[in-house]
Amino acid sequence: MATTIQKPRGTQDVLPKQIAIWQYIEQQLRETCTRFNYKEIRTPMFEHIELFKRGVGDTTDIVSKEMYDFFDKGNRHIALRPEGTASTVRAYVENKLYGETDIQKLYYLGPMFRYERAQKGRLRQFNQFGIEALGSFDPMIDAEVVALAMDFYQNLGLANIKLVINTLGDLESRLAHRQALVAHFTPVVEELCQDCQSRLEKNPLRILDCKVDAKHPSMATAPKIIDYLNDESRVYFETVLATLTQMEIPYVVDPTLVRGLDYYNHTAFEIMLDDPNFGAQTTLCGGGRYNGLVEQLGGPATPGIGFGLGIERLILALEQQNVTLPITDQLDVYVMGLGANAKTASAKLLNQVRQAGLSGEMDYQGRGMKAMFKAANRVQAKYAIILGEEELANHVCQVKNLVEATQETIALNDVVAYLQANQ
RNA sequence: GCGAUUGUGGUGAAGUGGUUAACACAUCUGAUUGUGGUUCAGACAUUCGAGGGUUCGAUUCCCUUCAGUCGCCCCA
Repeated sequence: MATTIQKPRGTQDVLPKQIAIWQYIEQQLRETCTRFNYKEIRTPMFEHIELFKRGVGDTTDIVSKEMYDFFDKGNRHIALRPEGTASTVRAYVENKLYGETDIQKLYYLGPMFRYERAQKGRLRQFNQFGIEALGSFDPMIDAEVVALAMDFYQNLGLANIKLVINTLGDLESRLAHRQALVAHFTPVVEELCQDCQSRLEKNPLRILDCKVDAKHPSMATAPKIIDYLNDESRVYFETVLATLTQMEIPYVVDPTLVRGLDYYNHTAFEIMLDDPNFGAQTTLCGGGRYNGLVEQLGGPATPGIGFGLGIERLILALEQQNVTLPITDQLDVYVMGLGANAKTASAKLLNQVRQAGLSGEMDYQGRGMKAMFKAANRVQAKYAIILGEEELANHVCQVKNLVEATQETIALNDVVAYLQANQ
């Protein structure tokens, strides 16, 4: 036997057994978007690497060390997309979607790529669903974006989820906060971890998010963004929270919540699985506002907000919480032909059944009748049709209800009508 | 990228430096000739992730590599 080839590290095959779950989830996502009036957009899975450097940010982990990039035959520097927002905004700008209407509500669904060490809930190719609302700077739409995610999870029946929210403020607020952070941490910088020492210059906000230094005394007393918000930013955030409250969506404000991508400002949120037995990757969904990103990518000044959520992590969470999805994997009929002539006739009959819109299967392994019944059970067929030489001669067949274990003789010409009447 | 750990048939798993690699489930066949999910009998790994080394001999020892899992980092 030739040596087998394995899938690349951090990738996954979704097998037929699992596919019903995926299709169900995807269908729920699309249905949710329809209700919230978000339209799908499909962008390439690879882009010029520059897009992510400019859009997501050079200093972020995603861009600086997790990019799946290569040079193509035309020597273009290409990267597989690590997230969906940059591509969506690029398409928005490139296709001048801002000219169609003043607000665009978009969603995407597809694989993303990040070159990381794989572990449970973290893959090199994973699937993300995300939405982007472009063109509105209204706290109601921040609430709507959060509400869509929560609505989706709740409809699936996923319990034990926690919405964590924070504001990063606008540019002015962030600058004031940043200065305060630098002033606060500079005296103790030597005591912080290596990463935080470099964060102090590049992005001091991220120090707050550091797990290594979480217990350092300077953390508790660190300046909080809330104290540095200007009036506009504060009122905006308060309105977002008030709207969520009106919508009866519970949330927890976490002043230390900092998202990893450079483009965020104002509202930032995560939805996490609130279960201590779940493993290290508890973030199911993350998002926030990114006013300024559209400009940064060459478009007109346009506010935006969105989120991304991971399908693989969602499935893990559903399994962990023992959520059963309403998925049925049944077949309408299993046709059994006995003898050469009847076998041929059964193929014809099966084809008629299928053309009539019913699902069906037959045996292609030369099995005996007993084995065919077992096969029929395995595919969860509702009916078995037995067609032997004798029935064939009389233009009839036996239709057996496998659930009730009842059986009737039906004329071949009436089989389809009989099955349709007994769905 | 770093650290730890694991890798035996379709699946879950025992096991040992040496003539036949347990067991269970699944699958297939049969238990008189055309009827299922129970029971019983039988079949099913020239092979122990891959490559190399030590040895008279390795699935068991060593090295390399690939992959999984967990932790760090980060995030979906």
